[in-house]
Amino acid sequence: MRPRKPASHRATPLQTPPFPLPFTTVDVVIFTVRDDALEVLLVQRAESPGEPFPGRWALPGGFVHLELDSTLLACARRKLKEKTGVVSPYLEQLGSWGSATRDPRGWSATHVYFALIPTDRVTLAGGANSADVAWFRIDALPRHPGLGFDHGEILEAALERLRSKVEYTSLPAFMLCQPFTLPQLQRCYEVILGRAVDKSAFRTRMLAAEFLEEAGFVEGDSNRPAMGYRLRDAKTPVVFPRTFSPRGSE
Amino acid sequence: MRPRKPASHRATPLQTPPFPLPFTTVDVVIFTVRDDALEVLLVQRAESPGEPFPGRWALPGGFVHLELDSTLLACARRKLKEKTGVVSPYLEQLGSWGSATRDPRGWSATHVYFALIPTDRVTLAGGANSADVAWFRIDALPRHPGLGFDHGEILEAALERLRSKVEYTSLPAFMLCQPFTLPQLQRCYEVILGRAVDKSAFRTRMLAAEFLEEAGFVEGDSNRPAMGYRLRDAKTPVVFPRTFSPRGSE
DNA sequence: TTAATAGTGTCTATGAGACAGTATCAA
DNA sequence: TTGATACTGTCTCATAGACACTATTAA
Repeated sequence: MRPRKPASHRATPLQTPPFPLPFTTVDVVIFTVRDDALEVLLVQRAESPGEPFPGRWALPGGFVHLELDSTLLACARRKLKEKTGVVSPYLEQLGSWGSATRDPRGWSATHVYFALIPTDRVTLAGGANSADVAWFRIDALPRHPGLGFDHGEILEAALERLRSKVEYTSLPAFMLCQPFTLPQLQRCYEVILGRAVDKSAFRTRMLAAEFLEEAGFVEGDSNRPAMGYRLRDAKTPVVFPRTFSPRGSE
Repeated sequence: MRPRKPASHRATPLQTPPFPLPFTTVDVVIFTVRDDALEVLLVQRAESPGEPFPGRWALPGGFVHLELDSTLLACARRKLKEKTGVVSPYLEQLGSWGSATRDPRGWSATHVYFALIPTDRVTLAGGANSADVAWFRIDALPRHPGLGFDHGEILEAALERLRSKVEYTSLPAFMLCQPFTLPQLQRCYEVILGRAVDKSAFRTRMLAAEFLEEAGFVEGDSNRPAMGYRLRDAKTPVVFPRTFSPRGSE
């Protein structure tokens, strides 16, 4: 937080700093579950000369706009809305990636967020600089030459974080349209985790966490109607109990 | 990742971008456990005019130096070494904070790392711009007027992350000098968590995780010598098993 | 009636908390 | 011998996986 200037001090706030600054961007990893598959939103980069990675697919994102964005989170929300129209989804910070070489234009640092949204609320919108916007199944991502920048690495980190947190939080509930049924929620867990989950244990666990409220019976994907549920809190995920927890608590 | 320029493209990489950039800094939250207390390293800011928050205590950190630092992580390691002399501790990214108002000098974004180090390896070093460097017990942090910038909030987030991960990882092992004994490690856990932990369960758990290797008996803090242990992997924490895990695995 | 899925009950093994008991050292 | 701490064993209980069972609907 200190400027690297040896002795001379200035009494007024810096306008143009006496040293070079890295580029600052925000990228968003947007996940959804659709047709029993985990999908991520990618944007195809413009073909214009001078643009890095022309024609390649990459995560949606862009430079922080000092006038438009009052915070990094606000910037992420803006990017998300521009691409999907979704206004207030589950949005969490993933981390930041910065180096001299990740962007051919120069030293750059990106602040990465990841968002979970239900598919149906989305209306994809191609922007001025994005030739195309599309959902990609995680198991069928574009190979050769892969994503632009270090976005392949970032997406891997996002996937790891998502799968890790799905093991002990209610995150998948943010990827379904409400009201949803417990079997639908369970399939959502199974799709992300890539393995089957026991029905009985799953139901016990979800209901015990008390983050759902009944919303009447719904005609689900089967003959027999199932109870529909809504989230008590549309923003905050529930953390299921962990190890080391004292017997009495929860 | 796209510059906000409407139609005119440039064939050469940007040197001076046509739009303002935020300041980019890296801060490090350095924790240790000493005398049965969790402590954090703070730096007193210079009193020079023009410096933000003069005389206030703050997290060690500073601007990213595009020539010195090839990556954000390298920058964090540099800050850490400058303040403590420690070269390769446990270092993990915590997150980033950025807004138009957090630094009076202008729009700024900081990338925050947190480090865990054993106290004895440290030789505190006051730098050119840091009047003083000191350890503060977490339960006795400077009040009135509190930390500079938004570092109070950042420290809270670091504490929350630390305490959360201590519940299910071997993180505290990185805060002890090797070889250490299991009772020492247990006290470390208890200090951070702020509650007692059952001895028998603790020992079973630690040894079952197989991240320690015996290093001969050590004269500990008591009459009877205890087995000393070293870390098999000095960098990677062990994650203890979680919920939702299939019976067979681990 | 059948098929299909929703939802429940029961058994069992694991693992952790609680706590008492044993081992080993200094003084 | 005493005291202090290192370490172990045993009991019990909560929970989750496994899986069989019942319930409710459409066709």
